[in-house]
Amino acid sequence: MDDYIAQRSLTRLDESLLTHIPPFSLLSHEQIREILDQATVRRYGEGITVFNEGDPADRFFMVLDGYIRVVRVTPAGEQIISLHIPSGQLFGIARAIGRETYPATAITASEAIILSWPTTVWDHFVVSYPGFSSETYKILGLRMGELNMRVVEMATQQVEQRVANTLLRLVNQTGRKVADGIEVDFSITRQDLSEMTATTLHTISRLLSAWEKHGLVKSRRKHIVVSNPQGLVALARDHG
Amino acid sequence: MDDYIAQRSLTRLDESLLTHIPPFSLLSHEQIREILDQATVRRYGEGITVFNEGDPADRFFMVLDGYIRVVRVTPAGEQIISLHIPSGQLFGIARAIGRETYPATAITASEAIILSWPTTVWDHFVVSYPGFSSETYKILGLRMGELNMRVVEMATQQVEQRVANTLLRLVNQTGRKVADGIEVDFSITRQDLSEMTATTLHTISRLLSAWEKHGLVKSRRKHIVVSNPQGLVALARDHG
DNA sequence: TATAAACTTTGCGCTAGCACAACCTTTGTT
DNA sequence: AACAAAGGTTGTGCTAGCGCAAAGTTTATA
Repeated sequence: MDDYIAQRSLTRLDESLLTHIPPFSLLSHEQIREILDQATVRRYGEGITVFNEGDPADRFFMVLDGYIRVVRVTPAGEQIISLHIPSGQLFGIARAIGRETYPATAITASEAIILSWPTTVWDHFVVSYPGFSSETYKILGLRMGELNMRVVEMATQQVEQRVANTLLRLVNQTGRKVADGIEVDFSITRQDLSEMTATTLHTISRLLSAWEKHGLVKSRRKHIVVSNPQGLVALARDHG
Repeated sequence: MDDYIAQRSLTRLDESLLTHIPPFSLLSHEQIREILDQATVRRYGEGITVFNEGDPADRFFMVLDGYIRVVRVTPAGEQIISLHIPSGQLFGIARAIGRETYPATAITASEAIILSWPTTVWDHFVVSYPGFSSETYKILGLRMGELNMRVVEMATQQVEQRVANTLLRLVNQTGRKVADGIEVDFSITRQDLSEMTATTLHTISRLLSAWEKHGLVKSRRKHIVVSNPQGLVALARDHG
């Protein structure tokens, strides 16, 4: 975050940006005004690191537009993708779980607009804004649920089922309707998918080719469209 | 929890039970008194289900003595062990993450003494007892860290390394010093270990046999003693 | 418009570790 | 003391999916 550049908009941020986002939805216009006035906005290109695992957690963030990819790197240098965060969600909330440093690295998965606040205002937010803390912890709960599901899947399912499930989750959570199905809403490579499912890009490539042959998906470079979700669900269920 | 039997002790619970346990350590004697007076105590035998995944989360719990094993069961009936909770920790705190039901099943891994409170007092605890909420979320953060570590391990390590790491973590967190090393402090079968590491009891048996031959561990039925932690650490590091 | 860089496909051989199977040992029960 | 039940060991064959390799395609850069 050495190159962090605060870029408050020349025009003030519009309050309607936050009014429908859960952690803020119970608040008055005045409160949202306060919150926005303390925020820093920044636009990021794709593939930019927002913060690194282990950095002191001196800010917390919210995705206004775009997607964040949360990754961890092993001592051996292997990367694994932990999570994708869609717009409207907070991230980098190490403070909420009593951490002084970020537990993982956050990278933009697409162009993105990110709000951030200094961690020092966290406690103020928690006590002053009703619903902020409970909504935040709900999100934390959802992420724990995802992690748990991931562990169970990796422990019990074959590669093909894991990849099918991951892809389905991806289009459910971040899918965009297109002519011939639902498309993952950000650039995604074979390598990325392999880092989400604990396999190799080669295996992913083979799977996608096979699925395409059976009319389940359509993929081009960095794009994946699920054209037959039903079929994928069947694959994910029926043992192989 | 059909067979749940409230058993408040005849003599009141001693305040010193809680004074040194983090979520309560900042509180006055009066406050701890209040908390204990609202608690229900129960002694469980080994292998007893405290609550099931999906049950309405109408109570939250604390391990006073013994260990809790948190498990999840797949639709196909395979069981995987998510976590072990040692004495002094809260569990079943679905409420903290905005859930109405328990996300996993809790079973005693040893004889255990468990305190519990109705979920309805949760909010009262959070607002009335300083440090309660932050300490609780710290624990949540630690558990998330464990889950993450688990995902990374399963994604990147060989079975032997995973099992070595898991065993090391087990003796670090719940180890008891014995004559010839450090022993896992509760009954643990090959099957259990396999459900923690996503492998089979057969593979675990072979690994333990091999390790015993090399003087790293000593195991009898339901007992595992790590006699050479250094050696295990080396195994866990050096790729195989 | 050539060249490089990033991403993808496909083939082939190998092996970690699983499935299956049989048997052994310890502990609990009648 | 006999039997059952739970837990543990060990052998054998098989295969999912990885490692390695080579080549194709698309996009970015000079």
